[in-house]
Amino acid sequence: MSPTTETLTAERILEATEEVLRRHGPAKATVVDVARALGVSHGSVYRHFRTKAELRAAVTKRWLDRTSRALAATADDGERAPALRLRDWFRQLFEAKRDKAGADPELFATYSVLTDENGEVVGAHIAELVAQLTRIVEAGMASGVFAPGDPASVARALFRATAHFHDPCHAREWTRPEIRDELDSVLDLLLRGLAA
Amino acid sequence: MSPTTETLTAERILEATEEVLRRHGPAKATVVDVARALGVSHGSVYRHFRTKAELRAAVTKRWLDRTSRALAATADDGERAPALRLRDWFRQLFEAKRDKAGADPELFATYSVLTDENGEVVGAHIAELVAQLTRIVEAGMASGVFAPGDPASVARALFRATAHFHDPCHAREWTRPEIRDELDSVLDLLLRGLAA
DNA sequence: CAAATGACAGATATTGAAATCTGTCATTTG
DNA sequence: CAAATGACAGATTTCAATATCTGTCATTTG
Repeated sequence: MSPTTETLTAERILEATEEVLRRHGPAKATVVDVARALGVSHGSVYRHFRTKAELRAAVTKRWLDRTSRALAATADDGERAPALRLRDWFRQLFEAKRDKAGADPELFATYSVLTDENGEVVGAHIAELVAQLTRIVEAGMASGVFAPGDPASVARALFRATAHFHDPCHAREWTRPEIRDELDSVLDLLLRGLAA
Repeated sequence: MSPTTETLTAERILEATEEVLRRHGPAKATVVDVARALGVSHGSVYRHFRTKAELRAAVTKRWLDRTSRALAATADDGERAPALRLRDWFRQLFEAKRDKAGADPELFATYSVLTDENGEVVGAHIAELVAQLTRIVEAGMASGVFAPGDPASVARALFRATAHFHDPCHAREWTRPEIRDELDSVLDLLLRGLAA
């Protein structure tokens, strides 16, 4: 039952892959490295993931899912007013991204490369985030505090309008001290636009 | 007075540099190429631009200035209502970018590399665009159709909220057919938020 | 017999020597 | 004498040989 004799599972391979990516970076992380880290032959890794691309996509999905899960709690907190939930949800999303980018820039760069090469996985992640937003917008429209409309397309507009504060291609901007105020300005404008 | 005997000016060097960048791309365009295109020695180019980086920055500025100049006409058209001007200004900005990206993707990629390496020039360009927006917002607030506030910070919020539709890092999205509707959704929300 | 191995072919990455480029400046040109 | 040149040193890029990696599969292992 020691780690080295544990059976080889997809989960263990994903953990090892994350570690190898963290250590070597996205350009130098090889399947052979992952196998070496696990003490198995690289052929065994290919029993669980058909290609290196599939393995990297799975790691990317795992990483993105961690963020979605944390946000779902805020999105679905029926106790709080939709306007407050919306503001907090965007702040939480922004802070999560900014902190990751700031705390370990190399790791963030690694995941930026991974997201760039896995458009499908990122698309599903964005769809999930917009679905969470849609639930908040629906609640607001149902209770009459938001103007009526199509919740899904409003949710999408909200997500687009805040791209500057969550899309990794804007990460360089996130260290500017005024950025927090700018997010609040944008949210003020959007929430005014949303109000009934 | 034939082109080859004309005196060597900064302007002629910039034209030749654009042409070399168009032909060879940003990675392979050299100062020697530019000199060759002009039929002079590369030493002569260095009489007008201290470094290759300065030359590339000047080309970048020229390119960005062409966009600013086209938009200024819309921004300062006092005949039209601020809300209409604002909507048109953003549509014009979006269409200019999307058309450039679509018509000649290689050239667009070239200029994306140039803007990435010339943060200062891009910063000045963005400041100019936000200044144009500020003038529209001021007009709207002065006439009472926009809610009162600080025009400059509202203008900045508008620019941030539309990043998805003008920042080159989102260029891949601009070929999706729904993008035009998404821009309109965002502008609807923002204009509602702006209204008095 | 399911899981793991490792040799293999073709694709990709690394490396170091050679070629080219950047930026300077003493000299030439008109 | 202002403008242009071209040789030069050091930095960067190219290119081809070499090494490593990816993905497969016949064979081995527990």
